[in-house]
Amino acid sequence: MSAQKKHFENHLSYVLAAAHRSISKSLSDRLKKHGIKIEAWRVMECLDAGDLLTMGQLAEQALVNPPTLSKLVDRMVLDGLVHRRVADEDHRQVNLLLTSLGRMRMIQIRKDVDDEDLNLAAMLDDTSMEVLRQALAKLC
Amino acid sequence: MSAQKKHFENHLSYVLAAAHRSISKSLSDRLKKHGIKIEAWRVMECLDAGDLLTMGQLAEQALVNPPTLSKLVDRMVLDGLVHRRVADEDHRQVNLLLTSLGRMRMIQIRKDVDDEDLNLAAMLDDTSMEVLRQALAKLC
DNA sequence: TGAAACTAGTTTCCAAGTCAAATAAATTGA
DNA sequence: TCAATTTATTTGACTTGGAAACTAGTTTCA
Repeated sequence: MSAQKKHFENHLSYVLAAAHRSISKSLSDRLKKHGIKIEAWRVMECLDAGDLLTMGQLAEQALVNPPTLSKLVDRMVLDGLVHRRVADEDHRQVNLLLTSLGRMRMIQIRKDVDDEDLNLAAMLDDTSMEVLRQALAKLC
Repeated sequence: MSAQKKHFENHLSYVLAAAHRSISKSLSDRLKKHGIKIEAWRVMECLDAGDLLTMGQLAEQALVNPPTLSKLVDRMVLDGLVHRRVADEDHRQVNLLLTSLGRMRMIQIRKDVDDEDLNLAAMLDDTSMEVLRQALAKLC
């Protein structure tokens, strides 16, 4: 028998990539009916959280690189979900704002994301879920 | 104070995406000096594990979509790391094989990946690491 | 002051990824 | 037996994402 154990299966980076792939596939499938990407939803949630955010802060929180965010925001502006405003204090900065349409859409989408998350939670017991959350947070 | 808690920070999909982003960034930075991507390394490890694999099996194990794998393999063939062979039993299938250059390069790269993984492991205690691994595996 | 250095955001350009269709081999069953 | 169907992989058109260059506004400090 020639098969040896795959070396990489022990690596955290591998199991993490596998879980991320599987989970973000099922989530993005679910968001397809809203015609939106996970990243766009995260942008909207960030904006809704209350603070006035610059593109840079938003890129960091929504987990996208600045050029990608710029292009994503172009599309979102076109769709009427958000709008740009040059910041008062520093005119290099741009603040992004959620439109009321954007807020409405976000709330609808949120239902599906919450639901998807419940499915995931059901796959684990509460304590491993908590350990998982904490461990992932530490790794960032 | 206008700031409310960001809604998505509680979502598993978010913490998972954040951890994945951070970890795969540091790993791919480290692999830059080898001029290789994480996926290509995973392909080589799969091949080295011993079984004769088809493109389909490989795509699944290395966590890439079939068309992406096809193109990645084109480049790897060009670089002399692997070669294709039509499968004996079923001529639709293609078996991918590691060249000796590929095997050599893989072993060098593996050192860096192992090292990176040790860094990660150092951020967590052994039990949370084990819970993390098991939980991630369950989620796939 | 004001030139040099720095920073935020966008744009450009190219490599890489995706979806759907094409190709080619195997299997089914009338 | 061989046409129809199914399966494995690749291809091609199109889209996306990232590095580096660019633009414009701010800060520094001589």
